[in-house]
Amino acid sequence: MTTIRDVAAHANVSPATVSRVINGSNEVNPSLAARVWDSVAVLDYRPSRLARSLRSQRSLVWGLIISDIRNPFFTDMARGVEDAAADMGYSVVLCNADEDTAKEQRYIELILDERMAGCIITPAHLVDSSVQPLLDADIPVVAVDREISGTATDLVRLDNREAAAHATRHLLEQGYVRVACISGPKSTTTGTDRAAGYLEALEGREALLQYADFRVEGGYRAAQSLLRRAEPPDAIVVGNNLMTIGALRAISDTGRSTRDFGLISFDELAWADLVDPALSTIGQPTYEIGKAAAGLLMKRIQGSTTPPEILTLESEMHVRESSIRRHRS
Amino acid sequence: MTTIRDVAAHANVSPATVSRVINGSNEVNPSLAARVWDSVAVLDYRPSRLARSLRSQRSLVWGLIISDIRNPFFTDMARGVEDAAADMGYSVVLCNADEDTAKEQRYIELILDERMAGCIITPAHLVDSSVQPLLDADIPVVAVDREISGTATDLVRLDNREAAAHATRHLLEQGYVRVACISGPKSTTTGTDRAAGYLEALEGREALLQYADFRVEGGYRAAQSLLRRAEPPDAIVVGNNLMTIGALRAISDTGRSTRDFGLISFDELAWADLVDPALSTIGQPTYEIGKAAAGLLMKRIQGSTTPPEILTLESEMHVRESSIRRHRS
DNA sequence: CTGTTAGCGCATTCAG
DNA sequence: CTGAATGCGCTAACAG
Repeated sequence: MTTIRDVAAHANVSPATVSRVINGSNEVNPSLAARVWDSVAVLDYRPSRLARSLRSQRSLVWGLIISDIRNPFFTDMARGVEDAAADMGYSVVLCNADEDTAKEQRYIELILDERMAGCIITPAHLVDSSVQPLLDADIPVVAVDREISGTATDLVRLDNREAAAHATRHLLEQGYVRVACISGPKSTTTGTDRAAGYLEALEGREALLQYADFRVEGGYRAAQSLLRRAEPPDAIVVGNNLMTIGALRAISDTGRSTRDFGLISFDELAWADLVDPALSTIGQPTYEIGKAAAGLLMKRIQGSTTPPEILTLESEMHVRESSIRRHRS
Repeated sequence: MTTIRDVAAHANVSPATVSRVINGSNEVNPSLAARVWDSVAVLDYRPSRLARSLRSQRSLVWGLIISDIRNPFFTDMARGVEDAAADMGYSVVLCNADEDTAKEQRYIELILDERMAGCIITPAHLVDSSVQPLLDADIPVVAVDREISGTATDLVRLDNREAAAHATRHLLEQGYVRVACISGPKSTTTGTDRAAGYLEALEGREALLQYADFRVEGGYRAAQSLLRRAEPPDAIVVGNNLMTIGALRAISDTGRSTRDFGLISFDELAWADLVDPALSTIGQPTYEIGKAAAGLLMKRIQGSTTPPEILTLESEMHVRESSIRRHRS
């Protein structure tokens, strides 16, 4: 690999001048600059970001820790983050925690050890997610989707309670009488907020609430346990896309059909309109969430010390067929 | 941030000794070592991977460039790569090229500039994917899923031709007479290989072949154009998961149903059994592909100079309902 | 405006 | 076995 000294020698200037030309950090005689650029091209010189970061004590990389790479919600969000980061000259290291606190911790250490510029994270769990080491090292953190207890970081979130309440009310208005809810883990704010919205909308009706794990398998088990009750529900609000797959499978396995069963799911599903009846969903502005998080992070990197900011974005209910009551006598 | 010198001062040894203790690179007096570890703990010291990489001229990071982060095939593969990398002490930077050669190129430069240890890539296009700069810089490259023309790198691939032929034959055996195929771009080997397998299995029958872009929209357009023909097909082999979504939508939009239309899709689909009829698929060992790629890369990093290796993994056909001919008179 | 000097944090000589 | 010295590639401070 050619180094800055090679370029300097080739252009007959000092390494410092090469550095100045490349970074535009200082006025340089145009003829010298031209010579430098020429040498850069001839030698195909690419500055080592390693050395640059070490010397300048500032990295151009962000860490983005997502809970589950198999969940489109997170990958779409990641695209929003990446695009925004690229616009500002940063690169993003995408880290998949797989809903596993230990993995998450390892990635936090990586971000620390690589002295990255900042971190955006969808915390696996409310309490265990210890981003404190990052904050201690002055690495700004933005939480997305789920809050972190105890640490005051910027946050981009959804109107989870309202959305869940809205969906529940919608089902009740449709005439479903026993509306159940499969929410996410109690250890996540998305889990508790969505459950709270559901309970609120019930207005005293009997609650059929299950906390599951945001994954296919958990959705299956939760739905199964609901459907096996003596008095099963006739509709469900499902707390995310993956659990909906599990719930649908359980519905089918217990000999039911969503034709005579109400269902509405959090998160948009690419195949929502391909099943019959088409699934009603609560769509989230995933890409925008990512963009917003990137914006907040950037402000912190630039030194902002204002109090933690909370951005709440709005979801949008897409009523298709699965939440419309029709085939009943 | 505490540095190695802080630790050295605290433990009353030289920085060199601290380094030796931490890296286990040399025998060190146990009592000294204990003191060092103690100081490391007390000061919460974490070595800078930046400085370490710069000094030792070897990084512990791989770049993984995938074509489309919204495609489960790639994210599942990424998990395989990550798990394998973690086992060997490496971290993975996941880069989403979005099927865009320019983005891909930017990531290749990032890998170069960060002097990463290696690169695993699913090339966006056969020709444009220029990984040559990486090879020139002695950064080993492993291609996955799609080959790169002109450059001799290790490769992990699927038996695409056989799989497509197998699926096509299956539909023909079921009694479908006009079997079509929507394959990927001509500029990818997966695209051409799958098309070739399809054509081979036709054994001279009329070919109804469309090359699309591996994305939902492309699948929709391709299917629509097939279905609008004077003599439309009665079955389709679809070249990947995303295009299948588009194809199903087109089938539905043209007033057809997969009930009387054969369909089999490449890639496993989480919701394959949730639609009616359940979709037949050609499952790929995605996770294993990632693991295998990681293994090949590791060998190169360790200095292997054997000729490029090509690993071909086998797919598995999952016959469900959509490829079974039944509802016909 | 430019070159020289110094040092980011660490690993690796080389002496002892 | 350990410490002192050196330098990875680069940028920032200081002279000139």
